[in-house]
Amino acid sequence: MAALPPADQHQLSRKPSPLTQLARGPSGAVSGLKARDKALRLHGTIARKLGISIVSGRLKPGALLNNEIAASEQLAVSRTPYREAVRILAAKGLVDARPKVGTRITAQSQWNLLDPDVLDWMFESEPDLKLLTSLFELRNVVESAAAGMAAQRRSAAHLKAMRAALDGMAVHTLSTEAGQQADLDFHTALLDATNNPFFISLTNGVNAAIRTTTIFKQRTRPLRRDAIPDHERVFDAIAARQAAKAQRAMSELIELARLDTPVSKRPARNPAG
Amino acid sequence: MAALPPADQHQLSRKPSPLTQLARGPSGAVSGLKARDKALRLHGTIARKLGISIVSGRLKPGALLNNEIAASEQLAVSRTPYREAVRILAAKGLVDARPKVGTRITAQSQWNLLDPDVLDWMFESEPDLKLLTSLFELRNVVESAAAGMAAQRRSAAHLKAMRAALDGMAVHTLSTEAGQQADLDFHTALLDATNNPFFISLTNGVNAAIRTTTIFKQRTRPLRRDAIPDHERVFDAIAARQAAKAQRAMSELIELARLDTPVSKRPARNPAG
DNA sequence: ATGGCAATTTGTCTGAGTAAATACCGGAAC
DNA sequence: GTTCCGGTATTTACTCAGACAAATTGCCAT
Repeated sequence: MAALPPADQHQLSRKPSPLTQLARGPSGAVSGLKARDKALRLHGTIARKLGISIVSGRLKPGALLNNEIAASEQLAVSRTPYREAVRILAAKGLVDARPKVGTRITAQSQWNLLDPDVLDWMFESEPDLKLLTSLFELRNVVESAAAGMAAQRRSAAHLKAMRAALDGMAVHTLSTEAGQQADLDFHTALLDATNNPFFISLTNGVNAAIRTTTIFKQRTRPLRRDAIPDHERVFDAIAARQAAKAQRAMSELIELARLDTPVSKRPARNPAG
Repeated sequence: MAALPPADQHQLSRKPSPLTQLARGPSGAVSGLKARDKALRLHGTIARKLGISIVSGRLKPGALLNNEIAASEQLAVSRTPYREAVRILAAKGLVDARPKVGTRITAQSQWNLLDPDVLDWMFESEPDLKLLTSLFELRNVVESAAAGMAAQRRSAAHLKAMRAALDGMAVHTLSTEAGQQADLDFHTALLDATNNPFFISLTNGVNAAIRTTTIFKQRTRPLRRDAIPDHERVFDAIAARQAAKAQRAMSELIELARLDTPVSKRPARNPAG
């Protein structure tokens, strides 16, 4: 009777051991690119697991999680790490825990969608096209403006860092990890030049998230287009302190990046049949 | 000896009681506007306390917190809520906890500056002018773009909601709580019209934070300028589906709001004389 | 240099007890 | 009879306490 929690069937086995095995993600092989790789503990693992269930829609807003005792023993962990996981989710606005009522999944409008972890979780389960489009839309607005600001405020040091990053991209190409890092360095240096910590904070998370999809992109098919010239145009405008031109160039760069991003294979979540 | 943590001298008294008294913020009188008023527990109280210390600069990036046992008994609480507080801070990127090394305050570039709680904490301790300017800069970029998008995508329902909010502003004026709420409703409806969840998530938090400073503004001096006409201009442009005009109008609105925002009393250190 | 060992710190477990918030129920007032 | 009020019961998250495990650093001996 009663609340009928969404009840992740999961639960693994009951034995006192199995928790560790699901723990540290794709440990052995694949990963190694994500800077966010710091060997999650139990609480982090659980938060991630629940977080993905929530942002992917498997657990719906308004629904109640099982109570602490039930939920934690379903996951075969003690209450301590489970509670800490809930704290993490609550800190990101995904759930709301209160005595007597339980832990409820909040409305999407409450979520901190720009939190790096939340973004990461969204892209974990093949985000639909609509969401990706929305994210690129934001990125276009913010980072174009950032380019304009950078053109006005950049120092010689900023310029030098961007030049170095561009050279790195040229040398390694975007299909290598080093090349991707150089690309990220370029954007970081640009953001740095805006001298606005909010822009930096915002774009950091967004770019990291998009980068993970870029990895998929590189795996599935080669880049249709060489990104270097677009970056060079942005650089030139910033070097020349031409704000409007820098803004336009960045906008084009991002639009092209969006077009090169693969459409999600699974737009929604239900059809499957 | 050894690491010499920054060691909040604080500690309150040692007795087993004092924790509750510092708990629920300015409970009695002043507050009552903030929707985020849900009676913090111990972990939330501690997270807030530490969070403010961090974002205000009293605890500096790179510094180590005391270890769990010492820190928790300094605060006169058990390890459980202290650990949960650290989890909250870690979820927002403010600290990084790892075995054997301790809990370290991360570099500012790692912080989720746009997290509503973090913003709230920043404005708790008289943010300096530079920060406020940066935040308005971001808001201008984002919300102007949002206005442009809204002009293209708004439905009749969106328009109706915005109209109602504007009427509410006119009736109650911005010096009342109802008027402030109507103002917020206007922006919320506009954001809703963009149909972009990221814009909504981002601006929600930012506006809420700025609103708290607006309260101060209203207390210290009357509005220098009537905000209604500015809002009307935005509304008209959106109603007419004129994106560029809506964007410009919103940009002006925000710029004027910025000018009406009081300069922090304590920008850095200098006297008022 | 390299390997293992020890120390420190966070992480996890257990079980008990507290506090908050809802739902329920009985009684009083209308 | 109905409605409203206040207390009580129950459910749930929250806090406490203390022990043990795991991880990582740095030292030390080889």
